[in-house]
Amino acid sequence: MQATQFFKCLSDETRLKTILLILHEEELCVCELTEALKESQPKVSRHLAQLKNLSLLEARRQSQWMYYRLNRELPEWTLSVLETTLKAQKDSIQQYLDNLCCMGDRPVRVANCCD
Amino acid sequence: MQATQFFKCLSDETRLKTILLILHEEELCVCELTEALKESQPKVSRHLAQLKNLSLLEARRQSQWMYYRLNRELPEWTLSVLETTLKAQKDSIQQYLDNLCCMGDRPVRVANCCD
DNA sequence: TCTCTATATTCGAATTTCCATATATTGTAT
DNA sequence: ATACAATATATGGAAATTCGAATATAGAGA
Repeated sequence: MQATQFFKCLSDETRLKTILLILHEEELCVCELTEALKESQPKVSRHLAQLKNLSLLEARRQSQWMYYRLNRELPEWTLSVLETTLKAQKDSIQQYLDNLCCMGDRPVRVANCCD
Repeated sequence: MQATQFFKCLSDETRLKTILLILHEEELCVCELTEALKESQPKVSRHLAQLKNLSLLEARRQSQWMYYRLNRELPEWTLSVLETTLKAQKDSIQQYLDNLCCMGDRPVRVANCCD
């Protein structure tokens, strides 16, 4: 992946929040992201597809849910950029993490709330 | 500056190269960048103006030359991202550094070639 | 099978980005 | 003042991006 493509992924609010939330939570499904971000399902799904096509994310299906996580083969430097960004943006994504916490009926697999 | 805006700056080839070259060389003028990147002067100038408007770069005039450098008040995390990127992209910008080296008639102020 | 839920995709419109070309501005030197 | 060099800006159009709305698909369970 080209560096410019990588940065383009991070240049959209929805995508950046999505990536940072996934980085923080390790793995999230579409409905969790939809709820956390308070965005429409097609919008979230479209951006996820884009991030997957560019190999930023990988996906697995578990019954009816699609779980997305960072591609485990991401180059070291991109991971480093993401982690630096997460640290710097922690405050501004906190509200979305809160939305996640308050979400009822989360698919069972999920990690403990507010860990 | 918003994180997404910052990343949008890095999502265009011309702008990314420009920023990395400036980070590497500390300070460059428009004609040096035009020569290093082999791009048209208006194109380079337009992107520089954009980067300056968003406070990524600062500029000073020295007689007829405009010198651009990183804004010295950039937040720590953005600097960190830029440096990580420069390290990872060193190979791909080497050719532009070479162009700089070969350039005749560089404005006098410039640092030593290939330092 | 049918239904429900979760997710993905398509389509068209609005917006934004990017560029080439032409032109304007600014500073230096004569 | 005039000319030239360096830089900046304006214009118009092509291409890319983004979105909402509608629709399609896939899996679970009755």
